[in-house]
Amino acid sequence: MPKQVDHAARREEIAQAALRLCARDGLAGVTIGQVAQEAGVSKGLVQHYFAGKADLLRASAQVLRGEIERQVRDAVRDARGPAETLRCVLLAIVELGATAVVPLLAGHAFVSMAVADPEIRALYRAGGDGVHREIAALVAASGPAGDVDPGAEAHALLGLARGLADGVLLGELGVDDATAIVDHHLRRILPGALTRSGDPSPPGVSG
Amino acid sequence: MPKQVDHAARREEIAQAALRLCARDGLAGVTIGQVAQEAGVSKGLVQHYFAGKADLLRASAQVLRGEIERQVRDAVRDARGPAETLRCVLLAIVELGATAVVPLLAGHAFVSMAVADPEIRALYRAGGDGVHREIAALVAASGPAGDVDPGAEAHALLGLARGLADGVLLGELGVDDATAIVDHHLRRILPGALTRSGDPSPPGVSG
DNA sequence: CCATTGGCGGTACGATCGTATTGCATCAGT
DNA sequence: ACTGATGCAATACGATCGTACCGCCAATGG
Repeated sequence: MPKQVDHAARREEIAQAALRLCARDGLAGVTIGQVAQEAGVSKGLVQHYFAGKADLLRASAQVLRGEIERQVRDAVRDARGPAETLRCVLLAIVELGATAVVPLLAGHAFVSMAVADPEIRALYRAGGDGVHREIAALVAASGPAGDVDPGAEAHALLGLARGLADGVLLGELGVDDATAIVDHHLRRILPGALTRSGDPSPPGVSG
Repeated sequence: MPKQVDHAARREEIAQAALRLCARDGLAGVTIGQVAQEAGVSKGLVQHYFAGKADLLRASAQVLRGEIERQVRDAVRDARGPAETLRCVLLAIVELGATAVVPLLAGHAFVSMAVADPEIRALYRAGGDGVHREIAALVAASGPAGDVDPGAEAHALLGLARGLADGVLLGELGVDDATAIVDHHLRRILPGALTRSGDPSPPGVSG
């Protein structure tokens, strides 16, 4: 057997280069050649690891999803209790607009790609549904107010977080503004929890 | 002088073809040739009306903005009072996810284009700021609750509407779910207004 | 020591894109 | 009726893209 390399790692490495390119130049700027250059490899190597451009884009979408999930899981690592976890998840999504512009921007580009590619569309749907379920569970476990339906509230919170992330991305408001909005909303739907101005050190808010 | 045609109308016609293409096949599927075919004209004519592809895309972005504005203004036409107007505006944005998939999808594609093109980015910023100001004014005029800051609440509402529109677009929830969420939120921040289940005939909700 | 197998770079080619250029029909003004 | 500007179509061309293909290098097993 010849040299052994981590196939999956190489794929992810190249896919992340594609994501970077996608965020910098838009989806139109993502070409095999550019991806190869961005990744510091040859054009032939990209072919070696991906069956074609569609394969590369699909893999990039999956890496993107993983990247966002990682970001969120990092944020909730030191959260205690469902209410605090919920807050961290939402803030992590919002902060994508400031700290993780690449995944968010690439995500926008992939939305338009999901139109043409059913496979990517399915990935979006699956991811969105999963997040919705998790958030709904967190809402239900956080002792919501009487008039709060966890499922509907999860949609509201997820929508709010997504929309705020876009607002932050486009520079319409700052992360601290968005944080205040999320906290304000959470205080309204979760009486008793999060009555203080937030946990001691919200990760990354100051940046 | 030779034959007189409405220059602006022709441009908008072609730009809308580009928008349709953008929504159907994504930004990558928008080529001069495809746009010409979609618009039912020759490739040369597209060149005749646009200095280049960038010009076409920019014009499409402006047409897109106008299209959404028209949609919203149609929705608030028969609204009486600031609270009802506010509700109609938000619902119009949400319903973009169902009834006006083309502008919404194209909008997503253009977000990624705004990265590379400062002019389109400026267009986004200007549009977003304007909407924010209008919504903030509506909130302030609707008799909000004591703990509601119009500016922050406008960001929240706009973010919520945008996020919900995306959710509707991706099929995560229905328009009626989103409508209920918006109404629920409005009832919370606007005590006294909109205490009923909504105005008599919400335009387009049943579709 | 050598054959084999996979990692990897480089080149070639067909297709397609954006743009420049050319040609023709049409209508206003003299 | 002649002229010239304009609407519009068609063609031509250079650049670039995605992909196929070929060749080299390194490392492993016999």
